[in-house]
Amino acid sequence: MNITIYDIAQQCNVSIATVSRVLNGSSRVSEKTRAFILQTMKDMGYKPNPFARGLGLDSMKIIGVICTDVADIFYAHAVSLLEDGLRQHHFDVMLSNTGTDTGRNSKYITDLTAKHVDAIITIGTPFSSEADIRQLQKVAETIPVITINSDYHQPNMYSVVCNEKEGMRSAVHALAKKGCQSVLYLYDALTYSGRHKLDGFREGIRELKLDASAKLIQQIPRTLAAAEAIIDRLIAADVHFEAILTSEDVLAVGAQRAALRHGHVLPVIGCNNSILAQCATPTLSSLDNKLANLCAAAVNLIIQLTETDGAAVPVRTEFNAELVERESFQSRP
Amino acid sequence: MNITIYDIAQQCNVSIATVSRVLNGSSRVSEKTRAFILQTMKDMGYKPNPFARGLGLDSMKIIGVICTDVADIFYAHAVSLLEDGLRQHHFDVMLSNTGTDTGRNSKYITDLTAKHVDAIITIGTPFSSEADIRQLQKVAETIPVITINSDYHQPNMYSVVCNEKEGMRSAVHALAKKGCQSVLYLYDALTYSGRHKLDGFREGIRELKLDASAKLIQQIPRTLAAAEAIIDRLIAADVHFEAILTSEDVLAVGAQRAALRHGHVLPVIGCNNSILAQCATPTLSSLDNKLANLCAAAVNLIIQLTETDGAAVPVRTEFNAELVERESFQSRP
DNA sequence: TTGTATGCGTTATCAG
DNA sequence: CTGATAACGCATACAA
Repeated sequence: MNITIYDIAQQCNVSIATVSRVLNGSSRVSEKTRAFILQTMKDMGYKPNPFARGLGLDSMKIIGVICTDVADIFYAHAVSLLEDGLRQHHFDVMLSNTGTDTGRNSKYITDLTAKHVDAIITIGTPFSSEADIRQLQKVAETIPVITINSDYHQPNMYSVVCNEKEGMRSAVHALAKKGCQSVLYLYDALTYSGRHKLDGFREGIRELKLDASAKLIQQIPRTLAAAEAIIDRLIAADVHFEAILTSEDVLAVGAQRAALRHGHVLPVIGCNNSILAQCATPTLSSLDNKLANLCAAAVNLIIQLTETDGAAVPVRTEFNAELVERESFQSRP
Repeated sequence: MNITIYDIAQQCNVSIATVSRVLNGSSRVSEKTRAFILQTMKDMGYKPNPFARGLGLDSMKIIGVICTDVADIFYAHAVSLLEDGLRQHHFDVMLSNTGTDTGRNSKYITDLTAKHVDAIITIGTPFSSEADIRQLQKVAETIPVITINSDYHQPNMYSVVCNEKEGMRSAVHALAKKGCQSVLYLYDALTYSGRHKLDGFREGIRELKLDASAKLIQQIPRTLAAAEAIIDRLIAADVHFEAILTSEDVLAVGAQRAALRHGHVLPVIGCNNSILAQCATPTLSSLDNKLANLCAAAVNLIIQLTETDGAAVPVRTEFNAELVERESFQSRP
C-alpha cells in the first residue's frame, strides 16, 4: 500500500505526532528533527492521504463551481479565470454544469455539498426557482456561497457583479450620440444579468426619448440562427431601427449579418466582449463586463472567507462595464 | 456536528454494520430493516461523509480532467461533454488548466494524483516533454489515464483520437476537386493533433501533385491577428494560393477576412467546426473532429476501467473526421 | 440476517 | 519539544 506517517515515524524514531507536526508546518518542532523528517519524507516519497486529511480537517481544499454550460464561451472564460486564481491558492476546482435552468437544479447543489466542498461559486444564473434558491441559501449556512452576476440577497451569500445596467444605458447614449433615433434590443433570457441589461436599455431609451416601440425589444434564443431570423422578420415587417444592441455577442453576430444581407449598414453592439465579436465582419463593438475583475474578486472572497475568519468581507462587490468600440461602431445608420 | 451512521444505527436499534450495508446497497439485509433504515436516514437527513468513505474505499468518484486552457472554445466544449457524461455515472470532475505546454507541467499531474482522483483524462496535448510524459506514465501505473487527441504509446494509457490526418487529406482532395491547384496551410502548433493534420495536408498535396512550395505552409500563433497578418504578408509577397486550409477555426476566420480585404474570394476550410466558423462571413467550412464521439468514448472507458475489471478495453479508439461544408466552400478561386 | 471489532491515515488533545 | 491516544465516519472480515 501507500506509505504513511507511521512509516516515516518509524524510520525517524519519532512518534506520528511529530511527523504530523512538521507536516502542518505549525507547532514547535526542533529544527534538527524537522529537517531530518522532511528529508526522509522526500526519500521515501511520502504523499499525505487527502481523504484522511479531509476526515480530520473536514476540508480537501476544493471549490465547487457551478454554471449552466461551460461550453458557452463566456462561462468557459470565467471558469478558466477562476481555476487559475484558485489554483494559486492551492484550491482545486470541481465543475458542475447544470444545463439550462430547469427550476429543479438543486440536485447539483446537493451533489456538490455532499462532496464537502469548501465553498461554492456560481456564474450567471443557474438557479432561479424558489426551491433552488432556498436550497442554495441552506448551503450558505455551512459554507461560503459566492455568486458572480447574480444577487439573491440572502444571508451568508456574497455577490460579485458587473453593473451592466449602467453599461447598457451608456451604450444607448453612445448610439444616440451617433445620431440613432431608434435602437433594436435583442436579448435571450431574463437572468439577473439579462434583467439588468434590459432595464439599462429601457432607461437609456426613456432618458433620451428615443423610439420606445415594443417591437424594438425582442426576446429570442441564444443562437445565431434565431438572431438572423428575427432580423429577417422585422425587416420584412417594415420595422424601422437604426442600430442594434444585444445581450450577447452571438446575437449581435447573427443580427449584424442578417442586417447586412438586407443592405442595412448600422451600428451593432454586442455584450461580453468575447472572441465572437472579433470574428464577425465588420468586427463588433461589445460591452465588456469585466469578467477578469469579477473572477479575481470572487477568488479573493474565497481566500478571505476560508483562510481568515472572514469577518469584514464585502457582501457585494460591483464593477463597471466598459464599451469596447470596433468597426461596427463606425457604421452610420 | 453532522449526523453519522452511528446516529441512525442507534435510532434504529441496529449496529452501524447493518446501516453501512444498506448504504452500500450490497450485502444481505432483511427487506424490513432495510426499508426502516432508509426511511430514518431520510428523516434525519443523513448524508454520508465523503472523506470517511474515501478513506475506506480509496475513492471519492472524482475524475481529473487536464487541458491547456478551458477558455479555448474547443477545450471548453470537450470539458462540457465530459462533465455531462461522467456526471451521469456519478463521477465529479476536477479541472486542471495547465496553460501553455511549458515542458514542466508535471506539477499538475502530481497535484491531481495527490488528491487521489480515480482517473485522469487529458484533452489535447498538455504534456509533451520527456519528463512530463514520464510522470504521466508513472501515474498510469496506479489509475487509468485516458488521452483525447494524444497518443503517448505508453502501457496502461488509453488513447481516444480522431483521424485528423485522413480528414485533412480528404479536405485537400475536396479542394482539388473544386479546381484549386495551390492550397495555403496555416497551423499553430505541432501537438499530436497538429502534427497529424499537417501530415494529412502534405499527403494530400503530394498525392495530387499540387503546389508543394514551402511558402504555402505557415506556422503562426493561434490568434485572429496572426492569421490576418500572415495573409497580408503573403499577398504582399505575391505568394499565390487558391484556397486556405487551417488547423483551427480561429485561424480560418482571420485568414478569410484578410483575404477578402484584398479582394481574394477563395475556399477556406477551418478545423474543429466550432461556432467561430459560423460567426464568420461568409460562414466557414470546417473539419469536424467529432468531439462528442471522442468524449463519449472517453467516458465509456472510464466506466469500464473503474467499475468493471476493465480486462478487455481498447487501448486505442479512433473516429473519422467529417468535412462540414458551408458558404466559404462555394467560393470559386 | 445481524453484531463486533478493527483498519483506513490524519489531526488534535492531552500528558510528559 | 515530544509521545500516547482518542477522535474523524465509514467499510469489512469475522463471529454469532
